[in-house]
Amino acid sequence: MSPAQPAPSPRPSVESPSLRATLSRAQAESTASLLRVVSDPTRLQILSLIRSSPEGASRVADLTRELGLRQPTVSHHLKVMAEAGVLTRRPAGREVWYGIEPARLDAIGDLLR
Amino acid sequence: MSPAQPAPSPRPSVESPSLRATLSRAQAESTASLLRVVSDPTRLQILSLIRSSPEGASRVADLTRELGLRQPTVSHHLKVMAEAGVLTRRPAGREVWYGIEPARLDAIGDLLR
DNA sequence: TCGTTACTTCGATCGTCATCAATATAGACG
DNA sequence: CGTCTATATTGATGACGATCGAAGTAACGA
Repeated sequence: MSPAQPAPSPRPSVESPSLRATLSRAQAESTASLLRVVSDPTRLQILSLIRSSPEGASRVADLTRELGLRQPTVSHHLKVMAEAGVLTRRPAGREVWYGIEPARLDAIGDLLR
Repeated sequence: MSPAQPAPSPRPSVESPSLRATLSRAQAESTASLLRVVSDPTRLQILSLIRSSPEGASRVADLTRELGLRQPTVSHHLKVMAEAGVLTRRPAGREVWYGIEPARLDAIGDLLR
């Protein structure tokens, strides 16, 4: 078990400027790219499926079956979200378990405040 | 004054399913399309500019000048955000003032919880 | 070592969308 | 009515990205 992850890798840095400050173009672009990571129906379904899974994490094959998409497609989405810090990645033998990083998800939602 | 708008038109309906519930494909798509509305750097800048404006609203020409983009481009973004309920639209003579609908913006951020 | 299973990477395709120029609408003012 | 100004609409283009099939990598078991 050991639910403590070994650190979610070098994070892409949130900054979390929010809309209150005057947004520079660079800030606006970085905020937009972070929002775009979760602005896809398949990715939202992945997050929802992982969240509702009993283990709090899912394997690639699980998600592939539940989504009805090809496995490379699912791996692609998982990679993008893991790189954005939204998902954690934990290899176990041949399998890889993906879990949610709730703080990161909340931070993205807070970008609109 | 009378800051009460005459109702922001037939709203696209939020639903706000959040990630806690198991997301159907249709729910995931509607949530994603709402998130996509604000997942653009120019739109985030528009929101930030309006928010930081003294009147709490901006005219198309104001935003066009501040963004350094063509007027039809700005009008396009304003239309999309207004249709999504994120902006209010108030014509005044030849001019049109666009303001923020904060509750709607918060609701979008809450979709990730 | 061989085959099988689980996942990742690569390359191509197709649709969506941000932006533009051109044009249309519409209010203000003479 | 004409003219100027402010905004909206239309149509075209270029870029990005979701998805797929094919091929690569890696772990487990016989």
